[in-house]
Amino acid sequence: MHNSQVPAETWSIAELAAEYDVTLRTIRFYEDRGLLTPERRGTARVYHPRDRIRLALILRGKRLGFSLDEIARIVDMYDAEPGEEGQLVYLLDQITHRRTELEQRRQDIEQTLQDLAEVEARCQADLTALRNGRT
Amino acid sequence: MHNSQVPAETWSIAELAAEYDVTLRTIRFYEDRGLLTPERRGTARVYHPRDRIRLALILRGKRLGFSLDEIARIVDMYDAEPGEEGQLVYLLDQITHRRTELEQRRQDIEQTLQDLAEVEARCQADLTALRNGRT
DNA sequence: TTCACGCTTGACGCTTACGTAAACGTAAAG
DNA sequence: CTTTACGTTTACGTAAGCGTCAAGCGTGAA
Repeated sequence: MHNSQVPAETWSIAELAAEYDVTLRTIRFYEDRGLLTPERRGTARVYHPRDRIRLALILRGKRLGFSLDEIARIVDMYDAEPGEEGQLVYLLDQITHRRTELEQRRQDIEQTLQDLAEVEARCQADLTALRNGRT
Repeated sequence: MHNSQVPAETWSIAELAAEYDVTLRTIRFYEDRGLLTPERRGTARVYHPRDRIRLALILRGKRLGFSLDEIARIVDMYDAEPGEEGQLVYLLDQITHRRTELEQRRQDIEQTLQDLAEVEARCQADLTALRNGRT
């Protein structure tokens, strides 16, 4: 009775797959690459909130064009234990590195958006010209 | 003598490769996929400003995580001929689509940057605590 | 002419990120 | 007990994006 306070908080592989619109194969593959480590109940996988969050982070990393290896390194930073000084310094270093990459990507995006705006303007102009020209 | 006015404006494959830090193989591969169409002088490839620009766009697309197929469609929009109405409408449609994707990516980047800032703050705090704690 | 240099075309190999069966387990429902 | 639903592992297949030879051509300098 006392666990009625904690509603589920675990998911099956199919539930997670449906929620994030990926295949079971994909989720198992991520586990294979060490990105997810679900609990086992018997042989079946049971996913906890931590796994769910990590999956969301993985998919975000993919949208950003990172490889799974890079994503692994990034995601692992999120729930790194405090650790010793060297480890912390390393982490801060990694963060700086990733930030630089992301800002480069943001630059790319903004440039591309501008370019697209120009192309769009040209198209609109051509279209208007075309429609006026044909009476 | 009269072409001394127009400084080169063409590049060899090696020059282009050096400039953008890619291999010859990569450039030829892009040609194979229809992304580049250099002139031929004998058997050798000669690249014009147009090719150079397209290569830059391709690499930017790659940094943004688009596949070469998608990049082909995007880059081709840039130097599309005016064309007929249907074509123009299609192009405008594509632009809207790509813009949506890019704005999603930008969202992802900003969220990730925020997340990294949090992780960084935690690290800094841990580090400070560690250094104060050890006398 | 010979040599080196830069370029060329295959063609096979490799990694990433899954897709796609095949064959089997398990637990509830009919 | 059989079906149905959901899960499992094993393993081969594949598309993308190149790396990496191998072998040959063209051209300018020695």
